[in-house]
Amino acid sequence: MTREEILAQLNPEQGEAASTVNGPVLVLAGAGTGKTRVITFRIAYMLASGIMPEAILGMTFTNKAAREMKDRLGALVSPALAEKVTLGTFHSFCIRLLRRECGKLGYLPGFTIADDSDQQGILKQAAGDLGCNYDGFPLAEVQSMIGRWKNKLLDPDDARRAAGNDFESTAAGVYARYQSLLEMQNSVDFDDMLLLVHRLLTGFPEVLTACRERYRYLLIDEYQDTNAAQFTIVKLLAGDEANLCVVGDDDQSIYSWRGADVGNILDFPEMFPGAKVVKLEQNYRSTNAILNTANAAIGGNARRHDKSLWSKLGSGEPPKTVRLDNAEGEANFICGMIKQIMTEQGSLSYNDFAILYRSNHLSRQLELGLRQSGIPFKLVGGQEFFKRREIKDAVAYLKLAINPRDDQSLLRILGTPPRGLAEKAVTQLKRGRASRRIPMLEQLAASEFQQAVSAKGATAARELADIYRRYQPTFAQPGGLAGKINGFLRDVGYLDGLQRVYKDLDDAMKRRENVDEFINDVAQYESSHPDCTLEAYLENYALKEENDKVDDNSENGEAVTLSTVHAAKGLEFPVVFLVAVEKGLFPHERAVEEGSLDEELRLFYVAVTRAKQQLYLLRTRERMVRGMTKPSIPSPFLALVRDTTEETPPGELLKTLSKDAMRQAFANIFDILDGKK
DNA sequence: ACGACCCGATTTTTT
DNA sequence: ATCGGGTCGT
Repeated sequence: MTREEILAQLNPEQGEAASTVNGPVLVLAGAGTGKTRVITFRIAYMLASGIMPEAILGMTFTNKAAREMKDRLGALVSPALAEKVTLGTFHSFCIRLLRRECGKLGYLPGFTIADDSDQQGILKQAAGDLGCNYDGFPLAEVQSMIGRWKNKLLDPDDARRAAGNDFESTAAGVYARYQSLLEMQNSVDFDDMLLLVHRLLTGFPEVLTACRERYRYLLIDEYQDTNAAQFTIVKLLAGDEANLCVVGDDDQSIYSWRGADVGNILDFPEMFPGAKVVKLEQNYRSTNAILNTANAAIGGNARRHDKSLWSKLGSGEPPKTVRLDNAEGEANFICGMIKQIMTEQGSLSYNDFAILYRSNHLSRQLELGLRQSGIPFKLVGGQEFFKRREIKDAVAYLKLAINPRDDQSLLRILGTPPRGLAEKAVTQLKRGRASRRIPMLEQLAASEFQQAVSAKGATAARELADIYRRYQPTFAQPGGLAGKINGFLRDVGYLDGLQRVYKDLDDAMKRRENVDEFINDVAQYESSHPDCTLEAYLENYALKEENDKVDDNSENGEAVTLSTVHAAKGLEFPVVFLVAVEKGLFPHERAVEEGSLDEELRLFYVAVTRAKQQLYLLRTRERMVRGMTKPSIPSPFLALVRDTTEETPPGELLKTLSKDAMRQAFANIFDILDGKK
């Protein structure tokens, strides 16, 4: 494709964004304005201009986005050419660099990635070591503080200096201890990946130079979600030449609570002087009725790049605001509407509907209703397969095989299944680790440990250590991974142990099936990555986003989507129901307390802009919250969109009572007659 | 080592 | 309401 052919397929603004290859460019891409299209066409344009694919680095936040971009670019140019462009998540880019250069920072090859539960474990110990793990010590809060510090590139000393009160000083102390425990285990957490790459780029000029020479053209997706560390890394990589294109939408910044800084996108023109700013305002997704509502909502925010979405898709139906009696009524209304709309418009399928909510617990009642109505649904980010205990245990076994210093994994597997190694053993291991820094796995066979535990425990510990020793060369070799893992988990007693751990036979069977499923996942990964090592698989595993980890044995047919608003970002549906648009729930009361109302409003904006044709904003008369039924108050957001929406009684929308609604109604009547209500 | 019981928290979660 | 963690008794 020539450059002219590429530009012919874009609107003028998109074309400008795609063809301004040199210098800094900020693309403000409103919801549904063809952001991914611009990025892929821009890369195609660069390639058509003779730029080497190896010189292009594109960074996204999710694997899904990276995959989609690669696929679409592949279709546009050729898969082989697309393959040569570096397209990945921030974290995958960082980890690749770290694998190569970790020695410079004092890490051993084979370092493992500490996940959330590893973090919690280490944190607990860190707090305990400092004697501040008293009852009610807010570990979770410290955990997020450490995350925020790391995202701002502050090391423990910086944090201590920055601490403004006693609690922050204490937390900084815990941070220091946490960090040294983590490093001792040759382990990095998610935030470390960015922090360490930053350290690499600033502390080792040759690394920075090599990166800059290779990646002459940078592209950052979802720029509104970058944090300080990511911004700094981008700035370093961009250098003075700054062939940097960032794409994002400040109105869709909904992750500031995770350290994302909207300021990065708001202040881009100041940070990169001479930046060209391109606004994409033509929306290809929604009707104008929906966009009017979206514009009205987001107009309530002050600090933002001004933009206003419009589309050529006609005026459409105004979004409806509907009040139901309670959560059950809400669910039934939705089910009835889905069936009715599908009957009226034969072209729609279950896939075309989404039910969105602010917080996860609101999905329960909806699931119930959908199940009763026989409507298939998929729950985005629900109970994830890979979060299940038996899977995490299996992974811990494997992590320890790659990184023998991973105490956290060892502690996790030590008593699973029970092998006579419990509290006493743990105390001994911690002592040995603290006093003589001997990795726990190494201690198992040492005489000191052997003498400290029961005879049974001592034998088990020796065997455990022995199996790990035996398997070390096996796992160092690539290939045949699924088989090796199966054999290893068997030899180490994990597979047979499941029956002892999970007493209930059905439960044990289920867990066993899940582990088998996990091994299938390995096999599947292997089929696309021949000769991959355990290390490579585990890395891929750790960097998977939760949505990739969804249990795939759900019906593969069509289904209504149930999702939080956060998880629905980037998706679109002809028909969207947003439930519980009520005070205290949306905006969430906690957000109100914290004064982050503007982010809640952006979240509301994200919800509204998911809809292509029909949008229903639902609320109830009363709702059960934490076991108590309380009258509901409409969300203040509804006032913002009053002029662009229509308040409609449910009976006016739901023409015929569905069979289920009928059954429900009769059941209610009988309940009343029976005196149950 | 394990189960019973109590207490407390309980937004969102791209990696 | 519900889940997870912690404690305590067996």
